[in-house]
Amino acid sequence: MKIVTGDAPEALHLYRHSTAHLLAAAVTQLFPGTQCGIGPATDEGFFYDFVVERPFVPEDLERIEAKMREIAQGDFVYERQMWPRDEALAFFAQRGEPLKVQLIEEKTAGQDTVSVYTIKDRDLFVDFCVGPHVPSSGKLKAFKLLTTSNAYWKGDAQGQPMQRVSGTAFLSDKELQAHLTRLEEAKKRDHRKVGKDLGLFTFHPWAPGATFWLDKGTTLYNILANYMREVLFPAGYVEVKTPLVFNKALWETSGHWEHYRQNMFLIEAEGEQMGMKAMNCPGHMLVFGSGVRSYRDLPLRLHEQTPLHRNEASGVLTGLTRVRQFSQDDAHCFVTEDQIADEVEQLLKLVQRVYRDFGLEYAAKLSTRPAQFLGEVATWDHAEASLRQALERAGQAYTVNEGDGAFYGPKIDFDVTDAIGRKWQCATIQLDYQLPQRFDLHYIGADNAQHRPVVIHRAIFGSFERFIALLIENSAGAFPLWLAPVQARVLPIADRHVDYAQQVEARLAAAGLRVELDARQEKVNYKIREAQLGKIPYMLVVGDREAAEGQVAVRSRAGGDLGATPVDACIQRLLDEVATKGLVPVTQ
RNA sequence: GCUGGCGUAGCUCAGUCGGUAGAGCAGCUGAUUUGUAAUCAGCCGGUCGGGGGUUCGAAUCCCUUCGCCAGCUCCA
Repeated sequence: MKIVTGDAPEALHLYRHSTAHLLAAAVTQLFPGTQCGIGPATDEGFFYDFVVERPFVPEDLERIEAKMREIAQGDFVYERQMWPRDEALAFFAQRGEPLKVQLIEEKTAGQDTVSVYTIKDRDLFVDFCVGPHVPSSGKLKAFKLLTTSNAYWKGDAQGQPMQRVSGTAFLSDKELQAHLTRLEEAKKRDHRKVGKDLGLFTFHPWAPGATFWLDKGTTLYNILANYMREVLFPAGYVEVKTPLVFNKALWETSGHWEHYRQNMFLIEAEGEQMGMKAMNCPGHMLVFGSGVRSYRDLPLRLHEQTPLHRNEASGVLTGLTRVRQFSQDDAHCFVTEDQIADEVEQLLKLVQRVYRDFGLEYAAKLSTRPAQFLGEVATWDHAEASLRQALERAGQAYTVNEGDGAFYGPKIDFDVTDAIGRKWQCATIQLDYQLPQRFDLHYIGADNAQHRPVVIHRAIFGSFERFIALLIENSAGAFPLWLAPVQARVLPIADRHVDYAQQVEARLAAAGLRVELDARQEKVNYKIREAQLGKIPYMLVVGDREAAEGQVAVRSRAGGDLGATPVDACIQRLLDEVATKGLVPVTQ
């Protein structure tokens, strides 16, 4: 037995796990006949899945939480007991807990005894569990139930539907309150809210999952699109545009007709089945095959930003992070086997550079050969070794997801975290040996013979939509100057200053800055407030003094009143900040 | 797609037991000419998401449908 103290790293996990047991105890007390599934601790808290007669409603949460507090206050002993396996199986079977019986059968095959945890001996709750747990329920104080939702037994959508109750718990009430406050703060940074408030984009019920980019959002989007071109062209990429709608024959060749059709928008035209493209790769295979390719042409890097459509299930659509129409900063690099490691290393460095420019944190993970795979084991081993080598050389920290690769090749994915802690895959680097084969692609080698290229599917932003969502949530809409849709707003104090303000506006615009004029008859306080709420980086106040001196009074969103400066100096300052991408922490 | 919740003016929201739909902000008009986070007044604005039903009468109750939100499954 080991004593885990409050400052041990596993303490929080233990505490949450024990709170999950407390939750299950409360639910089984309040709703007799409830079957328990599993109830683990998570990164953010804990949950427990139940089979209940009717789904939980929000009012149930209050009752359950009240019951949990009651049991906690009773300070009942959590005790680990080793039961003979037969006895445990009989116990849970008799209790009407077939899911627990199933778990015990699966997880303790060949054992004589199984570990169970009780609360107040068998009076309140018994769970099949190895623990560890708190010594008694009185230790549990700082917890809160947050949501109920639907889940499936063992995550199988065809399987037993269950009700999941989720909550969070901390070692102290102070930490719990801090966490709840963080969640509230995160709501204010939600890209759906910020995007609406700042006039970046909108949606309409007649095009669910498809973004209407408003003018300011389009500006931002175009900055990203052009930024990516500026990054990729020097790295040897060329840009192409391929069709949005293809004959079924293409999708049959690529294999998507068989495996992905249910997620595609299908169209019929003159008796022919057509499919809107859900990815660019098949089209790029045709581009590669459109001419004779020499080994001297490799790597051939085809970049494309045109829109894709995926008919995602309605229930998964979420703001900009999960949509039906989106564009990737997609590219396919056609390489020889020997070029894989170098190409991936170059890619990793591009990813690092881009995420640094945008000030986003990410986590890389390498996914290796899955159980179901195509091709030779030796090829896979070489590919995985190439990826590891590239990761090492690029100095990229990563974790490994064994067996999580695509059936056609291993991959490296990059996750970025949103305002409420959800992780979204953005950048991805995927090796593919299959598609070039399906399209019978080849290049002429130095030996004058035909060889099969390897293709690397890769995206750095991932999709513009998702990337912008994460950019918004990480900056709260207070974009650095180079990304701000409106970089400066000129604020004349009175009508007599409007002429001068227009001159200032024109000079900034001529210098290539995105500038607006607020010539309304409002007090300057009011104009500043609106510009500030609009997250505009610079406010240029002009009144009698500035007009007389050829100056502007500069106010920065982050730093407040910076004093008067000549217009040219102001322009230069802004241009410098744009050029350096303001690589300082983004503040509000 | 599944389970639950939600849908009232451009935005944020109120609307009791079923009894003639409200506020603030925004917008418009007028006054005000303003120096670093909200000047004042007036006015305009809603088939209460859509459709159907119950009722003398529905924002309110029921059915259905669409959308949104949380989670699940699936994915960039």
